[in-house]
Amino acid sequence: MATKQITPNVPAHCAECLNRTKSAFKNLDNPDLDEVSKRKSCVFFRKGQVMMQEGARPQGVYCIYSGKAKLFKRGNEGKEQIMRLITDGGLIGYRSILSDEPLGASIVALEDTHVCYIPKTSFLEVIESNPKFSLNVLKISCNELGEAGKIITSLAQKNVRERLAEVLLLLGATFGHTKEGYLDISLTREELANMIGTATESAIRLLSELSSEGLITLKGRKIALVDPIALKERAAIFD
Amino acid sequence: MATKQITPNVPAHCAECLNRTKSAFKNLDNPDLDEVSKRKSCVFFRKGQVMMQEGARPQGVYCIYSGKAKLFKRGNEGKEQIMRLITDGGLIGYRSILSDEPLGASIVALEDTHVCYIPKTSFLEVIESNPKFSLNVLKISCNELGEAGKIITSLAQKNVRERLAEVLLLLGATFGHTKEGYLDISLTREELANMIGTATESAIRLLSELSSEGLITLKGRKIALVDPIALKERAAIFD
DNA sequence: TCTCAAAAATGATAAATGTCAGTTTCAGTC
DNA sequence: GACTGAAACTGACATTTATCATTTTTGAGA
Repeated sequence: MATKQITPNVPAHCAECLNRTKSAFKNLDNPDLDEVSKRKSCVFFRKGQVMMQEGARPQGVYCIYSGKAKLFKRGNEGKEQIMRLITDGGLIGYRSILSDEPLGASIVALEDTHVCYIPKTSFLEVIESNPKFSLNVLKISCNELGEAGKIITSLAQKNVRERLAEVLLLLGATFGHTKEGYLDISLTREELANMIGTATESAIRLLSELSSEGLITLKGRKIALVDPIALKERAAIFD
Repeated sequence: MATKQITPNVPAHCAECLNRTKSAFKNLDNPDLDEVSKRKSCVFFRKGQVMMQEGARPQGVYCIYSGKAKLFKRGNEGKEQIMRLITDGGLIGYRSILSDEPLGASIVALEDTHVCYIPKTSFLEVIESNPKFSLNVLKISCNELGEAGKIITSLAQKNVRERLAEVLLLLGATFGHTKEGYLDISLTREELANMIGTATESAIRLLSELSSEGLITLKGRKIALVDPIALKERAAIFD
């Protein structure tokens, strides 16, 4: 597995977690909160490391304390289809455990990432005994299902250009911007392409276009959204 | 709303429901089962009627007793993207209620359909008080999420031909075949196209191809899968 | 700072799919 | 059975995107 490293930054008890309001555990009270805290361990993944592997059966879930990860399926020819990016507070592996299926996707750290690992048994105990918690997980699942519906419709009906613009805006909204104005997430062009379901070259070409039209600025791998309004039109997003 | 019609075929009490083993209510015991049965009503939708409308906020969920429905989002130009077909035992509207969002998709009856309608309040009461039930709904949600991941990957990475073959096999597996050997569901070519995210003409062309290659047989709107093995290869499905 | 493999970029061409227009067939209603 | 609008089908052509090959640039590690 990953480098197991206790870091003084990740709190031993969930009650002290700064990201708890973003996580499934936000409404978890004692004694369940104590129990989970006692059972959890902290794990550290280096950028690029596999946190969970498609097809495996996880023996627990991860809750991200800090860092970012991509959740992707591999298609027939081995290409990744990135379905989601997960960050602070995100719950990983629960779907597989609850639907009693092998993992439908892999999860790989996009940057150095600290997670809490909750054993399956503990997770299921809380789910089965605490309606508030299971309702929370249900809400998360329903939310993700709604997002998946949007992705499906975009993939089916929007062209690549529209999808790229849409994803750029989503990245801005989800991860925010650095001081210099760039998207606060580092993705290769290949990863961008794997999010919108196109060839890397196509993604690159369209980024160049958006750049020469003045909607974005490119610096190395970095991307700044210069004109989000125009981008939104390009993404064919109508509120 | 729909034509409200009491039919002697739909049991008044969930305990008598023939499809209960396929539904979220399969493990529901008394007194909750009694409570839900008391509160539910039976509704009848004619083929083509809207059961729920994208964007609306449902005041209850439907559980399908008999019939079939399509769940679809409309893209920007009004075209349907069919994401799922729902049949006996299927639960409709729960995602919207639980994630507290307007409906992300419309649900339209593909044929005459009988449903039980459970008011939101009753549904939420059982969810919040009965861990077994909420776990069941969670499983359903997780299962659907896994299916959505597969659809996303297919849309992104398979060509239209592969996707069509895949969907034909799925229809056979889900709905079975009539005595004459045709798929036991009636879909227009447009609906098939809207499932695989392509233009109607493209779907038609590829159906013709598969037919002239002997993999399927077409009779009017009806489709028989003649050579499922070859179809599976065409669908690029590898177990 | 240097090195180098990986990533980004670009151009040319091929392949897949969409759009448009017109004809034929079919399902549903009376 | 007759009628009719919708659906299915087909052909021609346009557009979008993928693939392949090559060059340039960059990020990361030493």
